[in-house]
Amino acid sequence: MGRYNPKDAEPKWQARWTEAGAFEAKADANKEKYYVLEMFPYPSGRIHIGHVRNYAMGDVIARYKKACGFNVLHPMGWDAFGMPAENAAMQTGSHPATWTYSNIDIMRGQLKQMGLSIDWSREFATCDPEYYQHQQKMFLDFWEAGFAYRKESSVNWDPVDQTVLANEQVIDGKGWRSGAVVERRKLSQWFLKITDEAEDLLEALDDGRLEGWPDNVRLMQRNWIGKSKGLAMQFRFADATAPDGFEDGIEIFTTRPDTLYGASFIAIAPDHPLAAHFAQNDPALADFIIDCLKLGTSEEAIEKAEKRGYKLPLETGHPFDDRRLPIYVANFVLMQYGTGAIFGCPSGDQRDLDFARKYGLPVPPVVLPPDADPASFTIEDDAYVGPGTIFNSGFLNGLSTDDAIAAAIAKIEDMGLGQGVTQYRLRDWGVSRQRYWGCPIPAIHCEKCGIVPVPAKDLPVKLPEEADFSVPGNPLERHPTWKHVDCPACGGKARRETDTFDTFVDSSWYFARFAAPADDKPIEKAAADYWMPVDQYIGGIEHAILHLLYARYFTRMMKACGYSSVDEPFENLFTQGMVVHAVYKDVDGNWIFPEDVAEPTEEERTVFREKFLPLVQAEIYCAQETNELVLAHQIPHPDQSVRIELENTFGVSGHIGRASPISLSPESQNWLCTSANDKQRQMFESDVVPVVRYPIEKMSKSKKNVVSPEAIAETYGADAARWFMLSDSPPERDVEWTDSGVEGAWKLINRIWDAVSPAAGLLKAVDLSKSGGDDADKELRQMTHATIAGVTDDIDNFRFNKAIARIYEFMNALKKHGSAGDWARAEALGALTQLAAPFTPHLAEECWETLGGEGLVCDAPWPKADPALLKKDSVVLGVQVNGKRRGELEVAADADNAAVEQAALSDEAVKRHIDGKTVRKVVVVPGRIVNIVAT
RNA sequence: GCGGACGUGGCGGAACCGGUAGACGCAACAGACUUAAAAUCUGUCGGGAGCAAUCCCGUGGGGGUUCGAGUCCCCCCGUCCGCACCA
Repeated sequence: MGRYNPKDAEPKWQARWTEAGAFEAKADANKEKYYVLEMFPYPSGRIHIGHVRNYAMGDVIARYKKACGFNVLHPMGWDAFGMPAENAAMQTGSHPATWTYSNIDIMRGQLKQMGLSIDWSREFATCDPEYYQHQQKMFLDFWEAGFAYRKESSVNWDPVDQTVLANEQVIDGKGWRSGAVVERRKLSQWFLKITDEAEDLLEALDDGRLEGWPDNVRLMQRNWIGKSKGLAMQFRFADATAPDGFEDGIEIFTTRPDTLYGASFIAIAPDHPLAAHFAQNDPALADFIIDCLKLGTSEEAIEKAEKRGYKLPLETGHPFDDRRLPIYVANFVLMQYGTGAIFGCPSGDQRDLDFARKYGLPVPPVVLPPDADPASFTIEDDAYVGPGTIFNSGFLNGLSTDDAIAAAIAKIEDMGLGQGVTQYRLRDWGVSRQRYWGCPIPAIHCEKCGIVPVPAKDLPVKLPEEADFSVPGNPLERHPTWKHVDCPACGGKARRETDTFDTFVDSSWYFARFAAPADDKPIEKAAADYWMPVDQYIGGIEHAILHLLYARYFTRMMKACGYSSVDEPFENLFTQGMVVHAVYKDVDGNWIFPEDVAEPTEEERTVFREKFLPLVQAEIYCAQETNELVLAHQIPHPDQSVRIELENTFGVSGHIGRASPISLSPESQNWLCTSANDKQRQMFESDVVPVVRYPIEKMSKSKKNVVSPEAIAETYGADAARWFMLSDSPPERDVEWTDSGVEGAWKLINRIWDAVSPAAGLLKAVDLSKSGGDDADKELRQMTHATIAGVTDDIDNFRFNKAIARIYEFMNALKKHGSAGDWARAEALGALTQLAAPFTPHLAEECWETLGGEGLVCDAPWPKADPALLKKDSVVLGVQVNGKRRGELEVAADADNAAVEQAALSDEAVKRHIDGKTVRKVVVVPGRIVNIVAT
């Protein structure tokens, strides 16, 4: 018997599958379909081990469902627009398209090597004009249907690079490249009206349409949509001092009108019109506002910032009494939520409390917690946000918080100061991006006609091939010719929209395009009606909100415009964990592939210290204004943790970047990269350059979990890589790669082969369709059928790690029953091969062929467990005395409770423990446990 | 800061609806085979006490509910994901 050789077997079976067209999907109304889709990858360069895990999971499902008789669609494509290609263009001068398509070629090859059951004939990339032209067509329809509009919104503006920055490009409020302090700037941009669907998007989370989704994702979406009922009301200015245009006072929104008596100030957003009004004549306020806007646009940065305010020279009255409330411009109030103004109730909101303490404002308590004493209850450091009884609140006194909300709204409505409203946290979807590498938005700006759509006959609006990426900013905007176009309405001179779509638009409908990827309409309705919705969607939890919500919204727009018939795109959702391992960046802050990084030898370390270190230190100088040490080509480095590691690695003392105390980590090591670029080669006079390693998880520091799926596949085969990725960790949890684990997978592959290969032809030699098998082999047969039932159940529930553990147990049982008869062994080995097939498909084909199975194992029907063989005759129960396990009891599976109780009480160990005590109670849980309570 | 998750041996993890904690794998150790190594096979493997039978402790920490808690509740600590222009 020969050793299993994946290097021969894997390409061989991949070729057979292709020849047989085994995974090419054809719509067939007579067959029940099953659409398996993993979130498509961004072509970053190479397949990451995390991709392998993701696609291996989908592949298990796809192969399993095919074996179960479904007509399976399992396609693959590329989420190919995005910033990395443009950044690469800026760095290396290669065109984004060249970079992207060459990455796709590499990654396609790597994925094919993994033996995935993908219908490659449906492949496309979102940057193909053949794809994005349809996106443009749909957008025209959405626009016509009133789903798209333009409005002003804020962007991060880098004043030095003269460009819009993504949130991730803003580090500590500064531009990643220029280091300049970022400003918030308004631009007129395209939006899609996702808020129109807020209610339906929310309802579907609970009405059964998304039953196949995990609860936590539904909860996250519910919170994100953030429906709240509240009160929008006017606070009138005291003393009739209303500035021009603000005669009605300030409109605020609150979800807690029950706490109106607890109000001690009004706060408005820095970009609120009233703030702008006062800033005109108050330079200090203007400075304060500019300062607030320097936080950038990310909600996270705004919320984390220290709460600050600037008092305006006017006050409001209070609707219910004669109090006067100061008005502040406050950095934590968001203009885009509610009305951009709030009333502060410090006793009931931690933010408001912090603010009130800082500015010495009163803190009247108005909600009395259930067991508190109204005479002595005060707020100290913590606001009380829970339910309770209203007090110190005039006509609301004695009401519960809920009743008081209703009463306060009714009163304000009576007074004509406002009304109860439903509010959503969800904002409309801004789809404009000021970048080159995206789908052009098909609009034309004409001075006479305004903004007009590009006529459908003129689609696609293709990106210009030539573009200048040498400087930051939007290459479309400064392209010499591309944007100049005649107005389709009046024929006069006009200019193209130079914004491109957010890449979330590309990924919001690709799943529908897969139904008929070559069709000349965006979506071929018959095909889409057959294949949609996706039966099983698989992707990372990091997409729980944005991508999944946008795709759900897009599906609604597509239905409204007649493109498809489904309500929801994804019937079942599974969110897998990530594969974590250390990340590397070179001294310029560029990502380095783990496989290009090696731990240096002692000699290399010496060279590093003596040769590289002085070079790097020469690049360090003292930043003048802050007196901090900064790496010259690193000001500021985009990532604080890298800055810290740089310091540790290169031995710089003091602070790097913005002042924050650095904790030196003694484990810090110097890592070397073997793929230096020209600039680095020159700088270091070496092909080997230092890189900075920082672990995603602290625990992984000691582990050299640097890994390339390709290398694994070369050494052990794709099956071993797939098997290991699914074996140890539960799929929804993060996993860390270890080298030793894959060797275990490789061992198992050989064990399966060693079990099967001596039994060559066994499936031909016995007839499994007729009953057979000796009574002596019952134990093996029970194990075979228990394994079939268990693995099936585990796959159905995405418990791949458990399915794999069962296969290991089955292997152990097979060894124990090595002398069983041919019939039972044929049954066992056949089942083993089929159960392993979704995980290790190449090995399974090889085994199937050896055993003499009919056709390809990927076409063979899934084995069925015989219920008669799943029943156990006897069970072993644990026996507890006062909750502590004291013994074990084997009883017939159908023994009655009284008999079990008697047996338990007569157990020697039990007798010892109840000796001298009185038995008070005996709890018998059939099939599980006996607990004797004795005192 | 807000929202969501997670935390179990040396390691990855298992434990169904609250019912024998540690399945299965990795690593380690001991033995067999071998001139030797690798591979393979057999066995041991949470901590402590004991010759042993056996007993005590143990699921991030602290409380609680229960005949019984890794699992449920409250508080705390730590890690990860998302926060609308990363994809």
